[in-house]
Amino acid sequence: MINQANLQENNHKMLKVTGETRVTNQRVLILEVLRHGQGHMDADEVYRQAREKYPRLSLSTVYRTLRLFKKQGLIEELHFDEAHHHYELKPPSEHHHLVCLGCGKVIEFHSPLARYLKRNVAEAKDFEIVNAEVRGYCSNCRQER
Amino acid sequence: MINQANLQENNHKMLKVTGETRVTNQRVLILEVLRHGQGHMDADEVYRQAREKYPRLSLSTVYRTLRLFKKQGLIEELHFDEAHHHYELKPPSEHHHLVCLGCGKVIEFHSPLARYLKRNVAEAKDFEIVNAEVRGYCSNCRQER
DNA sequence: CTCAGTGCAAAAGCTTTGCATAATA
DNA sequence: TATTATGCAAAGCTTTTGCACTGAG
Repeated sequence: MINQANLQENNHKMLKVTGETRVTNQRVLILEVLRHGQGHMDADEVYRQAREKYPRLSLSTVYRTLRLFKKQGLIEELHFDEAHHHYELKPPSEHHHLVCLGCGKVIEFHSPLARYLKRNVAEAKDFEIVNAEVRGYCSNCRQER
Repeated sequence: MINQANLQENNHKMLKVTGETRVTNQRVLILEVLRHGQGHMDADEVYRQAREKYPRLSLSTVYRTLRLFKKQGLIEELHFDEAHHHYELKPPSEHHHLVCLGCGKVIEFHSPLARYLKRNVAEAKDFEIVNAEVRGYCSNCRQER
């Protein structure tokens, strides 16, 4: 049972928690747009959707807010085939592993790798990615060689 | 024993082979700059280096040539943290595997994944990546579930 | 000789910034 | 009330395009 007031309340909390910055209507709105979006929206898409609810919003505010959210770790800035940036709310966690072929050490890392592959690799487009294991040599093992 | 004439000759061949387009001094020069570069150069870097040898070169020609090379598969266009494109000569082959957890099918794919990870993942920066195995479900297996 | 390629300048994106005004804490 | 954030307009960058000229084939 999600209603508008709850959403606003939620967004307000997310913003409040994140830093010492102010919670403005614009920021709440932009966060809401990002939450409802299907991921990878560019600044202009956010702008246009947000303007439907608040036409006075300016594009500069969208850019400034996206930069802020990124700095706060609220969103990811992704770089695919296009020249301009795309943003989406960070997924709960997509993590993969680096496995050292020398000592077997496993390093967990977080990255929107699935999205990258689906965007950039034809063969991965119709593949439901679960996780990835990247193999190689850690710095220790490289030094010993 | 590499000399200038040989390089020019080589570049000429690479260009000649690639298509039905003309081999101009500018294209040979830009290819040479890309070959000598340390990878991931942006258009302006290519422009500045190429101008040292041929000051009349225009930036538009660089952009047009990079687009041509990309279309011909001679270079990769990469997208990292910056807003503008980067180009580099394609490596002989960096390939990885998609492994289906359902049927075990292995699909080889090519991607500058190592570079992507080194750029975007802190944990991978000091890791010498050999290959990656991406696991998930192929379209067949997804349909059967 | 022909037509693809080039240089130049102008335009077209996308993104950032300066400054006065508005709104949060 | 004291700043921070916003809106607007202008500027900044990177990239693309129109057009007349040049040069490869």
